[in-house]
Amino acid sequence: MAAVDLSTHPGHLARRLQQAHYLLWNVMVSEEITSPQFAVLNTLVAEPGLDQRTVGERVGLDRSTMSEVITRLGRRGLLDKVRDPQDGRRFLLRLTEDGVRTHRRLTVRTARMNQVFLAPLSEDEQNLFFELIRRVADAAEELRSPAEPLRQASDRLGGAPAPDVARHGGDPVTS
Amino acid sequence: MAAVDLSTHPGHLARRLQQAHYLLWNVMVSEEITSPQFAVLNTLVAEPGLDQRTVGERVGLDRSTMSEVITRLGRRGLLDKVRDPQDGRRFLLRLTEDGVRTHRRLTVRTARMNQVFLAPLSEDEQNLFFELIRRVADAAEELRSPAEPLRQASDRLGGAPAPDVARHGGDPVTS
DNA sequence: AGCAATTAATCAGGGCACTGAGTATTTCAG
DNA sequence: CTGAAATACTCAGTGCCCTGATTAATTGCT
Repeated sequence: MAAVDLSTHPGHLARRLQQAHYLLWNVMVSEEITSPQFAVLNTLVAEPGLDQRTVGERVGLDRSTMSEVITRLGRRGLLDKVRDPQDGRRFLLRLTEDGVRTHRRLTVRTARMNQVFLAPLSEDEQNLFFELIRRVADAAEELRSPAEPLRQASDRLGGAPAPDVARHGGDPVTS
Repeated sequence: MAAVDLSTHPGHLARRLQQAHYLLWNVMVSEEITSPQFAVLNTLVAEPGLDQRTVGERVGLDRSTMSEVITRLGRRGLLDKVRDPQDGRRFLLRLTEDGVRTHRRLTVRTARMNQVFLAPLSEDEQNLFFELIRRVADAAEELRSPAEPLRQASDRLGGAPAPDVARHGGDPVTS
């Protein structure tokens, strides 16, 4: 009893949406290059010579994942990674010829895929779809790295949750 | 040049939305139990004794992931897994006392989290948000497992993509 | 009854995503 | 100028997510 309707849970919907996208991407765009990898290529087409951290910031990939993705793209010969002579901590990234070519080809396919993916929505609904998701994602992002880092996120959100695997014995239900 | 605006790419938005959700979940709901794990608990509260495959179908987890998730939940003592006496291929799943308690506790926290997560949208917008995502996800799901499995997905979608890591030399850009 | 096809679950392998720890380099304070 | 703090990146560990292959059990066909 007391089960919940997951179709009103944004997290569950977000996961399902991403799964659906993943599948369609594999069929219609590429089985080799993933969507996050394409995002990295796309950023470096616009701004060659960025360092890893900045690219990660642009596309929403954390430092660790970024590191892996860069390794994979480098292994495929799609980008070069050279140490910044000005700052030996950074690696500067730049697409190879193949990287640029691959980006161009995938851009076309991605556009086709997006059309199929969004086909169930009218043009107006598509714009609404973008806007609503963007607003929710941006707001949550805000919670994490506030413009004025005065209080911690946990302050605003009511503190970290207590451990939730019930210890046998005590631990009366909270609500 | 020719870089694309990712903020109109549903896949990119879906990924960012899920990341945002992941973060908030960790802060506001649980660091131990993940959102997919909660989905499994929730399904088993409603329908105890289901087998793995069916639960996976209900919550949108494939067989492999399901297997892992069940192992983790079992390790935590939140569910029991017994062979179906009627059909020795199946494992029947059932929450333990702790499993039920944990589900109840997380239900409350999840509701709070969803409120915070969706706070940037008005009530009407929230419903629209659900509906639009659901329609897109359902439609994509349809493409994968059509009601009448007469044609393959690749027929309807224009065929699998050619390999896309450019071989040096040939391979003129498609468009 | 007996064997092929189907089905449930697992395993191997690749990729995304996060945290926390560790290394190298740069910056900054005294 | 020197040592502490900050920064860029990597690594280890956990979990989700998918595909293709494998194993065990059942079903169905002849």
